[in-house]
Amino acid sequence: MLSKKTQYAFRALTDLAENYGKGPIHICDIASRKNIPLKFLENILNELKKSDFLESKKGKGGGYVLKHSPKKINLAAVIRIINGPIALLPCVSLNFYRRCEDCNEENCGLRRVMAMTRDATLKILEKKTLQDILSGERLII
Amino acid sequence: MLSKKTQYAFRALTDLAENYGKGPIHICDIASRKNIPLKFLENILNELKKSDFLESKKGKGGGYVLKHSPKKINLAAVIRIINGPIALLPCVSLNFYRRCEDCNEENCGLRRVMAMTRDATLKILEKKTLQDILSGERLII
DNA sequence: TAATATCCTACCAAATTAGTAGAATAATGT
DNA sequence: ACATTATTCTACTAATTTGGTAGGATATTA
Repeated sequence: MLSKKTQYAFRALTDLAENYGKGPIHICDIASRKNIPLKFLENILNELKKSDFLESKKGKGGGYVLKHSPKKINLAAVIRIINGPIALLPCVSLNFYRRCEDCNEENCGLRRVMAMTRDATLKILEKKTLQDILSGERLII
Repeated sequence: MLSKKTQYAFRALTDLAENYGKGPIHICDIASRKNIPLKFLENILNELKKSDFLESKKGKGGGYVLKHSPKKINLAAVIRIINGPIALLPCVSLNFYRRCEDCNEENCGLRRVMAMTRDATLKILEKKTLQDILSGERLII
C-alpha cells in the first residue's frame, strides 16, 4: 500500500496542477485546502523539489510551482520518490534492485511472476500523469 | 513490497508443494531446507493453516501438508493472508476496503488509476498458482 | 532592515515488522 | 500408562519504518 505520505504528495501535486500557471503557491494554502499537516508537507515538497518535480521561491510572493506540465509528470515517478519501489520484490525492482538471499534468480518462479506484475503495473503508472488524476478529467483507457 | 514474512511463506509453501503427496512434512525440515527462522515459521504455517491452506498433524509422523493441490492455490490468496491488501490504496481494495478521508470517491482520479492497477495486478496474481512458481516449471504467459 | 516564506537539522511517538521463549496440547509407539 | 515427538498458543522483545513536530537558518522582496 502507498504510505500516507505518498497520498499527501499526490494531493499536494494535484493542488499545484490545479493552480498551474498562476505563479508560486504557498505551502500553507496547499496544506489548508488539502488538509495536510503543514510541517509534514514541507518535508514532502522539499523532497519533490530535490527530485526536480517542483521549483520554489522564498520570501514574499514565494511558494511552489510545478517545474513541468502536469501532463509530463507520471505517477510511477512520484511513487518512486516518496514511497519507494513499485515492484513487490527487491529482486525485480528496476530502480531499487537488491538481490534476495537464498534465491537463484535465473530459476526462481516467484521472481518471474513478480516481474510480470511489475510490468503490468508500470504499464499503467508510467503512462498516467498528474493531468489524468485531476478531478475534472475523463479517464481514457 | 512484500514483507519478509510473505517471502518466507512462499518459500515454505513451495517446499510443501515440492513434497506434495509424501505425507506430513516436519516444520524443522522446511526451516532448514529453506533457511527460515524456525519459530517464525511456526507462526506463518499456523496462519496458513487457520486460513485453510494447510493441514497439520501433531506427534510422531506429524507435520504439515498442503490441503489442496499446488494448482489450486493462487498467489493473490497467499499474499492477502500473510501480507494484507494487494491494492495500492485502501479505498480500492476488494478485501480490505477502507474509505479514505477527504476524498470524494466517485470523482477521484487517483482512485480510478489505482483501481486499474489493482485489476492488472490481480489478473496475474489470481491466475498464477503455487505450481507455477515451482523452480522446474516453465512459465506460460 | 523588517517581513515573508522556504530550507534544514534534529528530534519524537506510534505502529509495524521480525523474531524469540516457553509452556500447553495432541498423537503415537512401547 | 508413559515417554517421545511435533504442533499450538500466549506473550514477550528488538529493530525498523511511518507520521509527525520544533525551531532556527537562509533567501527574497519591499
